[in-house]
Amino acid sequence: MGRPRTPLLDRERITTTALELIDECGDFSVPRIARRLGAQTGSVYHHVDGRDGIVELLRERVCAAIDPGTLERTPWDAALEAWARSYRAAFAAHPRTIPLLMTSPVRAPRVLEQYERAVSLLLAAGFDRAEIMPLIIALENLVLGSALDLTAPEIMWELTDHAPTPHLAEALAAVGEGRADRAFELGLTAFMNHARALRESGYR
Amino acid sequence: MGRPRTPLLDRERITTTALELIDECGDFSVPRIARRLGAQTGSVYHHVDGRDGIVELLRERVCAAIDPGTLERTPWDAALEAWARSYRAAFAAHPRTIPLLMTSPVRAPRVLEQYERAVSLLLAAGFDRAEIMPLIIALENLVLGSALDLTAPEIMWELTDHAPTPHLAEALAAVGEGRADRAFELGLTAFMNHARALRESGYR
DNA sequence: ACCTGAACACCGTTCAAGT
DNA sequence: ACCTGAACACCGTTCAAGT
Repeated sequence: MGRPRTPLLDRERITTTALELIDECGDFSVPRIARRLGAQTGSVYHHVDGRDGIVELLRERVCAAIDPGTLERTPWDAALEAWARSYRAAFAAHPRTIPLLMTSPVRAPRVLEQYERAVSLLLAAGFDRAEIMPLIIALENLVLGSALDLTAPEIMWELTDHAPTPHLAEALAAVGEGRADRAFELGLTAFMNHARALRESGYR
Repeated sequence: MGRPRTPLLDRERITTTALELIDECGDFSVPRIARRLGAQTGSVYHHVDGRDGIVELLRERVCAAIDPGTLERTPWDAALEAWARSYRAAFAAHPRTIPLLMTSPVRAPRVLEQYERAVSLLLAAGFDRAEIMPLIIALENLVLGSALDLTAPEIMWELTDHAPTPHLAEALAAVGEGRADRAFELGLTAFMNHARALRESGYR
């Protein structure tokens, strides 16, 4: 009992285990993290600021895969599009984290930094101050929404004979695999075209 | 004890109470619903198919506010845009239901019917079968994503002095109230323009 | 410093028993 | 038919106590 010679727990291992549990089961719990790491539930609280603290660590972990270099590219629209793709790829690797992250505010400094850079990019590109957040929020909705679609390959709509939906069934069959990817590409194209048009009109 | 002369519980009251709890606290629990209705926790299970059943009732309740008549309008793009606005208004009234609904498949027949109609509309408008679901999914992401933004007025990003983000703070201040509404309008305009362009190019 | 072990209030779910 | 009351396995969180 008491303290082991080599620590059982640390923030790194706790985050990794939480992410594993989410990828496998869609959720995590403090007791299950502790069990996987061979420790008691209470011990986790010595390393982490409760369940919410773990959620914020997860945000940092997943967002660490976003390539910050994308935002340095030129021109601005190439940078924004590359950022969106990198952003989406990061969450596509762990789509089931999204519902967990969407209900709590972004605190993680490294993630806030990314937004800061994105805002700076659009300011430098000449966008009006008041339209920058709507742009970033719309892009973020697109990215996270379409990444979330990756979680339930074909089970977003549970078609039954009880409610006949022939056209819906047909449309689902016609798009097949990669439904979520196509929705992302479509949304991204629409967004980028509109962003470019917005900027042009602002120069008039 | 035993059975009261006038029933304490029914699906309607259970759904209403769950929705009240979500609007107030962001979540619901079976015991809390029971307590508000003056019944025991176990009694709820005689009317409803567990917690998941309540979630599906919530989906039906919130979606009932979507005007199905919008999809009958002409031309097709006016119908789709009106549907999107009605869809968003329904969820804007109860934005905190969104995280709850996003992780479970749509089973409610009345909701499936809405999708069936939307697919039919786009088929009739001449869209290719394979691009209809991407269109609907992209629109849905836009609607739900921007409705979810309504939950946390200004607390989506928790800016601290620890991580200085002057441009982000400036952009947030510049957009002010109605941030989520602006992101929706921007996204919707982008989406509708792209949908029209897609259809035109398909006719070539 | 790091962990245990027990406690607390809270979940979702089931089910015999009552009227 | 409708509800109670008790049970079960599971949460998140705290904290004295141990080494």
